[in-house]
Amino acid sequence: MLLLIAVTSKNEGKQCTMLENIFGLILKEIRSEKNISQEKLAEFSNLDRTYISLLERGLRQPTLTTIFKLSAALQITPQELIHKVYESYQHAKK
Amino acid sequence: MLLLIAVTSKNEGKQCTMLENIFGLILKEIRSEKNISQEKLAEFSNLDRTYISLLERGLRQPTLTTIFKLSAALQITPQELIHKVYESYQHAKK
DNA sequence: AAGAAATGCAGACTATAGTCTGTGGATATT
DNA sequence: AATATCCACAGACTATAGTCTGCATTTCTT
Repeated sequence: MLLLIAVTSKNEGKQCTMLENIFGLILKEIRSEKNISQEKLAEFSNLDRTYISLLERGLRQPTLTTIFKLSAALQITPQELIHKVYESYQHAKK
Repeated sequence: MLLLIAVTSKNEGKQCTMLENIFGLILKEIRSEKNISQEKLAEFSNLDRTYISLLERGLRQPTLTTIFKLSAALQITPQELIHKVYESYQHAKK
């Protein structure tokens, strides 16, 4: 399990939320465990490669459809993905 | 459990996806079970009342943040919410 | 060390999420 | 029946998700 560092990054004055960061970290973690590149994940999920990068860096957050696409590509259920995010989020809120 | 009818509704030529519809139906179901109005749900989740309506009719889909807000307001975990959506989605795909 | 692969980044763009206002129809309450 | 509550709907708007291109930097492989 990742050591969570609550990093706040800046994007043109827009402050990323903790949730977006956590989602990104979890996404990157799972992708790495599956040993696939962002490019492969993008291909499998039918999303743009650079968007995967944006997600992992917490600069974007996914919609429902994107969550379903990503989890399918990672071969986990969307609830598993969200559960991991939720757990980290609850932990980080303490 | 709702009897799922795969209804495709139109919005200015934009076709709603099955997933958006299913999310909307599940959201409405849970809200009704909790016996609260759209207005109350909107208030508890800090979202716009008309947007709750749009979601329930499948005319919009939520982002991650919105999923977390809604589930908190409904007093369920986000993974529980997504799980229900996933189950219905898998069922409807057959 | 060189080359290939992977990823970050900026900029511009399209598509759509989310808000707000006003109005009217449907349903519930009195 | 009258009134209150609930919700759909249209229209306009702001904010942001997601795409695409080009290029730089980093990481990995040989």
